[in-house]
Amino acid sequence: MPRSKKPLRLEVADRLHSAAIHLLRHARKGDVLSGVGPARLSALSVLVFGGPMALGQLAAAEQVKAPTMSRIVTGLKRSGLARIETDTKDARRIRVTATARGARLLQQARARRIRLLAETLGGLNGYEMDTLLLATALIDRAIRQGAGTK
Amino acid sequence: MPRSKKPLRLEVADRLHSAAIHLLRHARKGDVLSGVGPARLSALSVLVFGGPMALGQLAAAEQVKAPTMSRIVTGLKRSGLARIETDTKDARRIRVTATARGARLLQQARARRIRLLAETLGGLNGYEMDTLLLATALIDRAIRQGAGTK
DNA sequence: CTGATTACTTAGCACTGCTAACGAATTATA
DNA sequence: TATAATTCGTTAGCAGTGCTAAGTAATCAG
Repeated sequence: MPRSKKPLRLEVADRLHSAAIHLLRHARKGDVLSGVGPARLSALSVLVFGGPMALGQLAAAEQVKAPTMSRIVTGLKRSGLARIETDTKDARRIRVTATARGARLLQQARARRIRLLAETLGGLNGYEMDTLLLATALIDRAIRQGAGTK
Repeated sequence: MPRSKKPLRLEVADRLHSAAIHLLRHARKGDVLSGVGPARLSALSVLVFGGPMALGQLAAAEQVKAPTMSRIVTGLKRSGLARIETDTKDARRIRVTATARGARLLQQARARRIRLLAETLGGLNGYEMDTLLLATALIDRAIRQGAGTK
């Protein structure tokens, strides 16, 4: 006997959606202090941890369209958080790289977020933290798989 | 022995943040079909399940400032998804109510989201679904508690 | 060389968040 | 009671983020 009540996908979908919305609204309070919007922060994170890449790649990683990423990258460049070079092999492509300043700012944003979450998630024990970590892995995996389905 | 490696809050914070961003970007693909934006859909959900309430209440529930909620409600009203009446006790207050059409649209959006998630979360087993459900509960609880900290 | 494809940008729209400033109604106080 | 302070909501204006459509430049296929 697996469990008393099978959690309906509808239920999970709804709650997950709602929780994500409210979590981000909450996290924004900390992120705005960096002066960088969430989309830029997220793209910068991909650059810092994933290394330099083309705009199209970055757009795919962030699940947004090219024009959207084009504007995000423009913003990062204008703020001195990323640098743009033209690809030596293919002149159509650009190579987006996080600057040292960008990497530094990202670390500060992370530090700020942890301080905010220290208050927010303060009441959770180790087991519960593990649960959250596992949940994020499940979400990421599901999305990556479902992403190809288009 | 609890676990081999204590999950750092920084780790949890980062991954949770990233997962939330990507989940919402993914869910948006389904929600746009309703022709209603995410903030309106979320507010509508609060109205449908929480019953009629004042604008300030709704703003607090959605963790948004009054002017933002004012515009969201205007949009819902213009789409015929919510109705506005003036409070009989206090003429400054307004009473926002989901219309039958609003409730219907919300249910359709939920149905659409489950279909999308059925593909996305399709590979997860019951235990994993339980984990996600538990995670949302933890997030909601943490945010509700942390919200008062302002 | 010509035409199709690919990569990115530009233009323009909609939605969503904010602060500042305002009006109207209520409550507190002199 | 009259006036001041507070509360509730709206309007105006800014910034950020998502999209599609359309344009430019480079590459590839024939």
